[in-house]
Amino acid sequence: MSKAKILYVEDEIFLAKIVRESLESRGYTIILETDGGKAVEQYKTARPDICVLDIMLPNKDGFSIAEEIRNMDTDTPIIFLTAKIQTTDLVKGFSMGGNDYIRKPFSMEELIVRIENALRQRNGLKNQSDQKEDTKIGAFTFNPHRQTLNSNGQERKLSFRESELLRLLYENRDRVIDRRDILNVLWGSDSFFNSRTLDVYITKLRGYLKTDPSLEIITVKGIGYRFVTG
Amino acid sequence: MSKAKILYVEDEIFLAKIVRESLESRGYTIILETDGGKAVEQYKTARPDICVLDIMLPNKDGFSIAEEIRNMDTDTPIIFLTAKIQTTDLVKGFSMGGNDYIRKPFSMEELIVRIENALRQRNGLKNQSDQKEDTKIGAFTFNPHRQTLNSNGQERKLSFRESELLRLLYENRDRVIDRRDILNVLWGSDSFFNSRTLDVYITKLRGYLKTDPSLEIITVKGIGYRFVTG
DNA sequence: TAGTATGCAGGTTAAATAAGGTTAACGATC
DNA sequence: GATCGTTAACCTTATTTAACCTGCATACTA
Repeated sequence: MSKAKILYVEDEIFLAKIVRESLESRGYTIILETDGGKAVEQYKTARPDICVLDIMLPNKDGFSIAEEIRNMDTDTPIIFLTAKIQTTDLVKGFSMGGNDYIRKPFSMEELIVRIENALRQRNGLKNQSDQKEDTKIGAFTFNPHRQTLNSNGQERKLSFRESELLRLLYENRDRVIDRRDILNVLWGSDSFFNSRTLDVYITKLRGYLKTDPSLEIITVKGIGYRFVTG
Repeated sequence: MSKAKILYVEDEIFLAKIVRESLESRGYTIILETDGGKAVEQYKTARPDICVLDIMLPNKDGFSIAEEIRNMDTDTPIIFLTAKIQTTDLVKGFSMGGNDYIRKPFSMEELIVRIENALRQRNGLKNQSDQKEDTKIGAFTFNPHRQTLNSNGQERKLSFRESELLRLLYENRDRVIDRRDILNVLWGSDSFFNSRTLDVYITKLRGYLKTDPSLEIITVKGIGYRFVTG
């Protein structure tokens, strides 16, 4: 997938600049807008592939912007940035319908993972034959949907966590993924409690993958991991 | 079924906006009203297909609104949103005759399932004969209305719970459904009592479906299930 | 400056716990 | 007296926690 154009509406200028630079360094094109009132106009002229909207904005809040965008276009994904209000149980069901929510504060990797997810989903909708397809990883065939890992006839059932971790590593292969981002995405927080748990799962995956020496989960000490494939 | 028009009466603005946005992103049309006193008027002009009423509202509570709506129209479904504390007896009294209720905090998934259920029931009343359609699930033909599951000539009668669970799984296939949502929708609460009961039904369905290996009810531990179809 | 301590980050393994699966038995209901 | 739904007892497995180990980086010391 070629890198996407993102409309990013955010009024905290300092944060906005960091996020923008970080996204740009990864090849995305960013249209940054700080004024909620001008966001829709920006949308019309720029026609982005995806929108990232802060909810609390001057002049017009993120929801209202989303509404107007939805009137023009029903399937551009929208990611909302919310302050850590008591969204409690609600948030769970949200990542459907082209929309997603991220709670502030968030990490860049987390945002990027969500963006990639949203784009993949939308593209999946476009050509029906999506998601369910097998992914070749070295000598293995990985089906994240069925949570299976095949290698010359042998099928191994993966647990949910194993499968999600492998998927995350694979989707960000050949690039360093921050430990904290993995923890945030898979476990919802990065306290050092579950930090040990992640190590355990890395060990498990290494065990599963070791029959193909071209695959390696490399430790980047103090930062995270890099999944090297072939 | 084409997507429905929903009257949603809720005074917590932040919650209201999230719910509204999320429902809209799924294709429903939402009329949002924050003032209980104006809800009935909104009902008259908008003629929604279904109403979702918070019970605690300024100026006029949800029950009173429901009563007035019932005087005009006996079969528009009404879903009440209640705080956990509010006596269930009172709520239960109202939950007959096309009404339903959800305890706050709820998840979007649960709300959506309830809405779909309510609409389906009402449509079932309108023309008895529609529902009859069979659903193809892998090698099986499932008729949720007659509660039957056919596979090459063999017919198996399903019990009510079996049938409803299979329907719920199927309608949310290829997506993780939260255990609690299933329990709330099928059993009305998610205390760990009936939690075991759900397991039993999952086992039963797995047994019925196992002749087609392309069908699988995958456990997502700590969260719920995903029904994978071919 | 070589050699040595110290401390952190992570790896590994095993044990503990929690979640769910299975089966059978019990009542209720029709 | 079947059928259905629930409960209970017992089993299995995923996930977390804990204990202990390794290796590297930094700092310290002779």
